Amino acid sequence: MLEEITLSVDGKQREVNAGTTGAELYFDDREVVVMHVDGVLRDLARPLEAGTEVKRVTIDSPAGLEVLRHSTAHVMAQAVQQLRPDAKLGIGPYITDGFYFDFDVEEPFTPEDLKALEKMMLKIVNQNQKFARRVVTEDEARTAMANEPYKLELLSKTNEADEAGEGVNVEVGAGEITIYDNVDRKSGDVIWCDLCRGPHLPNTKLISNAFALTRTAAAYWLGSEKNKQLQRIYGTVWPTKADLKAYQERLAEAERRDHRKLGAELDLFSFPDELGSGLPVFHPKGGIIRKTMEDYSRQRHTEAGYEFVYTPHITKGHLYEISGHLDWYKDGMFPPMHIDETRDPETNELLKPGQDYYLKPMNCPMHNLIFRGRGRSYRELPLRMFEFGQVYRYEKSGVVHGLTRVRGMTQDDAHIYCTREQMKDELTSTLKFVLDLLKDYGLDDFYLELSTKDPEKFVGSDDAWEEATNTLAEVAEASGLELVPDPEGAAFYGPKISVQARDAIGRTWQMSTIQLDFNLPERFELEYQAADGTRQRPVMIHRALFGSVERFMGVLIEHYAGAFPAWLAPVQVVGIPVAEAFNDYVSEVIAKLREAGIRAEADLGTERFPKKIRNASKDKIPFVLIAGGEDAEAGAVSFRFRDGSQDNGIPVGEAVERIITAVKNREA
RNA sequence: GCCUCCUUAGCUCAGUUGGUAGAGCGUUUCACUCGUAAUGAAAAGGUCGCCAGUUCGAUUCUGGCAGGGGGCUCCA
Repeated sequence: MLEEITLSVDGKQREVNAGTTGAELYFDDREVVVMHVDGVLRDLARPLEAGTEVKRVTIDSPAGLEVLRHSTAHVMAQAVQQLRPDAKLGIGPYITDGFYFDFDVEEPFTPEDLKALEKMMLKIVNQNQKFARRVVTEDEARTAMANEPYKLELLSKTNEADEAGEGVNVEVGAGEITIYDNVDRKSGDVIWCDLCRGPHLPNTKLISNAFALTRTAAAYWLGSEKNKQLQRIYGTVWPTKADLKAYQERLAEAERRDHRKLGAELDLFSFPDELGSGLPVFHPKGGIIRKTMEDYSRQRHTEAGYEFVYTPHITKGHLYEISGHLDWYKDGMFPPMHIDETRDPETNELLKPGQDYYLKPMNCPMHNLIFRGRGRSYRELPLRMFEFGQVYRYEKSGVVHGLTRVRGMTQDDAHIYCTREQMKDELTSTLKFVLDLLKDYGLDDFYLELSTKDPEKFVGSDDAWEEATNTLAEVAEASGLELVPDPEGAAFYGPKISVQARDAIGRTWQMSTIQLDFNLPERFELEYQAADGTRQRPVMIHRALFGSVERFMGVLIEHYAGAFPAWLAPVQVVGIPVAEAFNDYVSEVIAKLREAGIRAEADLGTERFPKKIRNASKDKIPFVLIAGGEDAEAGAVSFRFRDGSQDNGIPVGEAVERIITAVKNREA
């Protein structure tokens, strides 16, 4: 007679025989691939214990997908070691939308290898191998992994697994050491095994054929530049082929929106080789977008009480010694220009020492000099200085990327000097200002990130950091937006809130940052005279809304897929006559629009009418105005919108008004 | 910076097992005068990224450099 135990199964109390496994419990429920036991993800093969709370996990749930992806990584590693017996295993965790596995191999993988591996994986999947968990002692694990030097290294790190990061944790876990065997269904032989925390799917068959190996790359062992680089293979896997297709379509959509591609197609900007990596030039059409973005930003900053300043692109190095940037970020700065040194032409003796000038990597120290330029009164605070400041950063060659990571960029940078008492209100209104303005540019789905002190990289007292961090946290929470912590993500001088925006296809971009800084005012000895006559140190708020104008434009291009709202579109209206006979009529309409300040062009070329429509469509023109005999007689035009819809016979005066209104109201 | 792949006309891409190259789009010209995503014809346009080496001969092979893609690390 078997002993019975009581469990909570998906919220209901049930009696089962002692030793019942999840697989037996969910025998009739084919969708269940793994289970939560008291909130911990477990293999279905694990026997259940009395009093625990068991919940079903299906393959299409978030946890189920993680397990599917991790199990597929194992299948891939098995295939790799069949194809390349020399391959030593690194780690192989699940990631967003897929998985990867690192290998130490003599020769990097080729695209042909990936194809061969996919075939081998499908074979393994169809063999329906069993994933079997086995608890081992450290010695047993060492024996099993004798040929896997990286796994042995992980075993010696077991105790520090938590510190070594998520990847390591997935491999070895905390507490007991487990190995997962891939077992042949017929013979019961162990075909392959890996040191792994699990859990896994019960068998490989559940993986089906909705997977693909996507790319190869190099990655440092344990993520450290100091370690050897391993070869990484990325893959993706989904519960069904349709899910895989949908994912691939999402990638294709992202590729269609790529700002680098659209930037060339729409003639917005380029990166001439002659200038150097990461140094863009804006063509006339990109220039209009950029100017419109900047003009509107200036207008709003004026309204919000900012004052405009201008500072030079280069400076003597001493400025960045005061600020501390040369201590912390020298590697990220262009090397200095050494000038004004004089030597004796004969003896080469140094007659006059030179000076080191640097391209500026940031504007704040210069703004501080303006603040310090004369005595300041509490009556002037908050003092808000704004500048479209061009800065230059020596980004490593491998990280430069389109407009989103450049070496020369324009920050919409402002520094607000205020008292401690004003700090919280000022932060609150700044955050509101930032969010409102982002909305005007068409981004309206946000969350916030709070970056806190990096214990390795900071200046200033713990008290100041704590106060700054708490204030920022309060302001962020009061905004009502979702707040995600970013431990150790702060700059050396103070904590920050960053605004993350989701674009039209759901990707998130870090946009604006608001940083609180008690340290630079100290280093620059900034002071104001308070009402009681004492000298006080102001608090400094750094904030950038676009981050960089270049990057923000890149994000907007991707967000709008190049189809900018009328107020930002380089060409807002194209007039197309149905036939040459109506050229004059269309020209008159376009002239009226231009008088009203609309960027309008008449297409009077020799192309045929349908071709002109096609061209305007490809150029993503917001409003196409068409006119032929009927329209001319009626003193009207026909609207053709970007989506192909149409509004015919609109009187010219009304059409002009409609366009002006749409631009003025920044309609989408 | 590291690993890996790539660079042929303004753009997208063929091609040459080493004998200096081709298409489509775009551009120019001519003809057509046309109501909603490509009218036809002709022409122009290339030091095959740059510099070396091997070779009788290099766009092709080798090396270096530059620029780019995908990752890693980094991102004040």
